[in-house]
Amino acid sequence: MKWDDLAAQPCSVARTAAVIGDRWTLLILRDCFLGVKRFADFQARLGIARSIVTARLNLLVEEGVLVRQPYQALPARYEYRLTDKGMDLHDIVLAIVAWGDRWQSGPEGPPYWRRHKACGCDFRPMTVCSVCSEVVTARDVEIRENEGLNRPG
Amino acid sequence: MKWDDLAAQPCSVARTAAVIGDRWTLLILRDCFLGVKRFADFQARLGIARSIVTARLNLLVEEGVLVRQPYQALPARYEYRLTDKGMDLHDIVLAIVAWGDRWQSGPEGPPYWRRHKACGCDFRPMTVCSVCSEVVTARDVEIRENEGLNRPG
DNA sequence: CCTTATCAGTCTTTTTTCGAGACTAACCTC
DNA sequence: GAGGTTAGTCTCGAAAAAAGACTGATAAGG
Repeated sequence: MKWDDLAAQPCSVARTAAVIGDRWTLLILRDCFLGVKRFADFQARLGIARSIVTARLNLLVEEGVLVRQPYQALPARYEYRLTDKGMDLHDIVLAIVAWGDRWQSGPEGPPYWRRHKACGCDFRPMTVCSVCSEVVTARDVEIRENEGLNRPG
Repeated sequence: MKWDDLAAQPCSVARTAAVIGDRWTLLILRDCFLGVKRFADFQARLGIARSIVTARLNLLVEEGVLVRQPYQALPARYEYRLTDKGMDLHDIVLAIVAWGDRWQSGPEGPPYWRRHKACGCDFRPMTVCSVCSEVVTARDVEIRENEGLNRPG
């Protein structure tokens, strides 16, 4: 299977992986949520080749996660902003951060604290059911195929 | 920057990306949560070279996300099971699925339905604040550095 | 027995993609 | 017009992926 086939799979994980399933893309998104918008800033923060930054930003723009907007006309300069589709990736990034904080951070604690503006407290993100608002874990979920789809295998 | 440097960064996203920031790894995890445990099943479902499956499973075992357990002695056969650390990745997978369902699925709807056993309803996962239980979006979060860490840049 | 199948891999070879560093180009400041 | 800023592209060697043959232990079928 190739990259491009991934997006065609009838699987939301595969389709999402086709967009963000890449080390650098994930870190670019992290930086987007930290407020980074300009090419040079992404490149400097990641410390990777410009060509990679270009490729990843272009992919994210193609996928509608970022928009490339001019912020000055002469010389033409662009910045990359999250679209609504991109903003919606926040849950994924937050879940990744939470797992990393819990399992991958050393004795010095997590590298960032996150405060919920509404209640003013430092918080951990929790995943709950949209119907009953109870916390959901792997064991609480029953998965059923959507019969309308013809699935390979 | 290289793969190995990622894990050393004082950033939970980078550290998590070092574990799951890979197309195949993400799909392997999806299958784990669908109950897949054996090498041959992973390989068949993904349709990728065995050597890649081997490499990814080994990485996940090294990272403590999966354990390799014998399920029969003769001939020696092993299965891969999620550890607690692995089970905790469920929030990430669920967030990825939710985003894919919302933004990347066609008119035929999402490929799987998920039912919350406790309340018996099909649900969407929502991310809420652990303190006040309100829904958290990107705009609701204020990020602060952990001063105790000496950060590059 | 001899063949075929299962299961969990390893090894080899070819193809593709990555990624670092140099280079381009437009404009601005001094 | 020297030097800086910003946003890239180009080239090429290194790394990784894909395909598929091969291993090795065992069990099942005829």
